[in-house]
Amino acid sequence: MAFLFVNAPFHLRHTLECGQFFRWSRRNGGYLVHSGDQLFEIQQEGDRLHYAGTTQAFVRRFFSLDHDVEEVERALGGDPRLAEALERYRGLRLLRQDPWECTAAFLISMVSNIPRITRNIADIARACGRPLALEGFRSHAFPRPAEMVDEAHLRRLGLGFRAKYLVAAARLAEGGLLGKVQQSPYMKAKETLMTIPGVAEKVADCILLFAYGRRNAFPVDTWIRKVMTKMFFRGRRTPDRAIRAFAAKRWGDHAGHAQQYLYVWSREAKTFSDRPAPTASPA
DNA sequence: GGCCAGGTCCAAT
DNA sequence: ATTGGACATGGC
Repeated sequence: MAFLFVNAPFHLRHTLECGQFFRWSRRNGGYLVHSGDQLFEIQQEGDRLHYAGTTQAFVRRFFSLDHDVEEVERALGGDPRLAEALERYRGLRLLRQDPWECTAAFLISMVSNIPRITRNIADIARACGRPLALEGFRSHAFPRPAEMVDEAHLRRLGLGFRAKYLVAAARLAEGGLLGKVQQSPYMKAKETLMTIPGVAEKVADCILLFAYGRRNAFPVDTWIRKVMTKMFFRGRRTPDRAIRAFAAKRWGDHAGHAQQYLYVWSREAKTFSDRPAPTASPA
């Protein structure tokens, strides 16, 4: 196994498990990670990152290891409303995922839940993706757009109404739409993504944040809506547009990072409060 | 067994 | 400009 040093706060578990990415599994105290056509193992020991199956360049880029998180912490650290989340999830990085896979993943995510999203993505890879192997472990790449154009097949895999969106997105990706996104400034990039059927504000912001490193993107989903209205709008129903505007004003270019801290933090709180420890069932 | 889910689209105010 | 229902399937 090769390794590299990380010289700023980095926390592999928080980064992989915070909900921005779906193709990971725990393995031998580390992780098995799929991204696009990459399949690799990775493990953190303090400031050392051990990895096998990919290159150092890929690891650095995928995990945003060269991103200046000190600046993020300076920018967000002064906000008392974020203090608890920042402390608990210190080292959480925003990934640079494969744009097509990320687009598909967040189309799949709509009105779903993480276990199902994870399963849907794995099923699509198994059914449509090119075979991969790592140290004898056999698996599949996430299919390229051209390999994902059979709507009926996707429906049989349990994608439901999302199947038609995936196929439409695949065709547009084939036409080079995602490359155009890369070149455009935030507003234009978002507009371009939103020409994909099934991609509106929320999914577009997820793609920009988790694949393109646009850290000002602020996806407003049901969790963020809940935590934001509670924190900043006295619990009053507030249009998503107003929530985004508020986040942009308060956190500027780092709003997306704030979003991910709040997302994982609010879900953890909910998980604990909603699920009392199992009690012994009556005999 | 229902209720509801990392939303989006469309139609009806 | 805002609001409500449909959309497919499955997690809990």
